[in-house]
Amino acid sequence: MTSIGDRARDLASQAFGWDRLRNGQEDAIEALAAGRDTLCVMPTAYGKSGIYQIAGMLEPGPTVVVSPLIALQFDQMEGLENAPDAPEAVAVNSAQSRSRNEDAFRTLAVGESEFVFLAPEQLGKPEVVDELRAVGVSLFVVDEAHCVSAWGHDFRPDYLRLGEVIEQLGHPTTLALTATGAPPVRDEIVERLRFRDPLVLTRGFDRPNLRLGVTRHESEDAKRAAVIEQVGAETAPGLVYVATRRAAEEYAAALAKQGLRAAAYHAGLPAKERTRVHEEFLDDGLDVVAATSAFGMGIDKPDVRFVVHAAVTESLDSYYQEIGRAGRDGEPATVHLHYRPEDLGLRRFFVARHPDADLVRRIVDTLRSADGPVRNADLARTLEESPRKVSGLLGLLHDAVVVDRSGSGNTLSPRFAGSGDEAALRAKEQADLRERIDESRIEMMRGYAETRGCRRQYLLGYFGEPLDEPCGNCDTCAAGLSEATEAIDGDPYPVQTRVRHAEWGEGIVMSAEDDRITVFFDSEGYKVLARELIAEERLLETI
DNA sequence: CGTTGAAGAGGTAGCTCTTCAACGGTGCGCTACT
Repeated sequence: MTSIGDRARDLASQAFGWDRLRNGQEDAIEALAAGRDTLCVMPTAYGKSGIYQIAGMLEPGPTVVVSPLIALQFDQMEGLENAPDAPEAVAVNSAQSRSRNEDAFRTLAVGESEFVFLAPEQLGKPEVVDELRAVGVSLFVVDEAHCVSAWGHDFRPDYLRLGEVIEQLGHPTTLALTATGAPPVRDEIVERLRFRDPLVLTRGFDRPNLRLGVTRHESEDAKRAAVIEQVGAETAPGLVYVATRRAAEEYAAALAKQGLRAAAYHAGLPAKERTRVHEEFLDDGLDVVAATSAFGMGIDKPDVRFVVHAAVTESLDSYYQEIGRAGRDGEPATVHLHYRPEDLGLRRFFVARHPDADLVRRIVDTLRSADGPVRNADLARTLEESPRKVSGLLGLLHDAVVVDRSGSGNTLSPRFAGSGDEAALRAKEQADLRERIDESRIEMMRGYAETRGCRRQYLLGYFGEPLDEPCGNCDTCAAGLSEATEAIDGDPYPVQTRVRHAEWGEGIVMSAEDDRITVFFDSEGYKVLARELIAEERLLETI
């Protein structure tokens, strides 16, 4: 009898032409073959796609791959087509004709195709779930799984419904893949996708070839001048990340004026222009792209020599993802943040939430008087509101235990017997909770920008992968500011300890330094606590 | 929450200063019209 590992290695060489599998890939494939739900947090170049490609082929029955961008779906299909002997892959999305989508389900049903790629919005449609249930999905994959946490709460609520979809499909073995995610993000992915007996595999957050640095600026003008000066001096190609579409255009224009081959990229540009910039950057036709966060997913260019941020991101998770596009070839690359505390304000604006209380009351009234489950789209039509707004609120009301959701639609939760006003209050509390957590993530970003210690130690600590010594390859190390943190003997609050705070409730220790610890509280998000105060005031008890 | 730009105020020519409203990111899918 051949082991799973042997079969996996055979498939890797025959179907894909790979001469070996990495240990993280093998561990994941073996866990999946044993039916265990698995989350892989691994760097982009690690070969995450290989995990589901091989695991999918090991099991009879098709593999569903949820992918956030249609462009990414086509990239993945192309990758499979170019492999020596990989099975057929199809996609279901709005960029294809209806007949092509129908054909995709047909080939899955008769076993002509193994893989089907689609966005979470497709899985929001009961008829699509019915088709998939009929073909007997054996492996369910969520690619770029950080989107569950990053986008699910407002921007793309269908991400938060994937767990229900998985249940409707009879809970096939589920795999989530991402390159970024601090422990709370991982916990949320596992919880939202309703993993059973989850296995979480993380591999190497550290990217030692990236030279980390931060420059603080007083004025917006000084910051802009410094960004342009730095980019002019760095080795191309590289990226400048900005906070607004307008800034993307302005930086691109200013850099072009300096003689650089520069272009702007943001979601407001025509699709044709976006494709052109993307392709030209990959083909070495551009020195620098000034972009909003729209630029990135699916950009796998090995020789990006710098990623300069002209503004902070809303979390270190996003920051890590964006800087991760530098130096994938392993050669030295520059990663620099131009920081103004004022820039945190825009991020706060984006996380502020104000649920429409009147609409909440109307949703509750409508659901209460309905005969049975009401679908999102029907509810939006009845209430004459945008489907997006309604489904966003439904997500909030679901988390607030007011609404239950199933494949057939929304109903009032049996655990909720209150009035519309009560529901509005609960929605507000739920939104406030989310806002507190998001704001605490912004504060962690501030912490990175303002730390006087080693940047890499701060960054890796955030991702739960502490570095014992200062890295020697960041600005604070170079300036001789960072000092080795001494391991504390008998630390009462080591990393991963569950604690309770009188005011903030329960949380988990995320990182421990000699004078302070960082705790992620379930209802407050990240908090940094001074050890001295913890001891004096007896703030924390371990549980 | 902070930036930006237009409009108004002051005081008498084109300027500075103040005030205030508007605006700010990420993609899917669908529909109507070419």
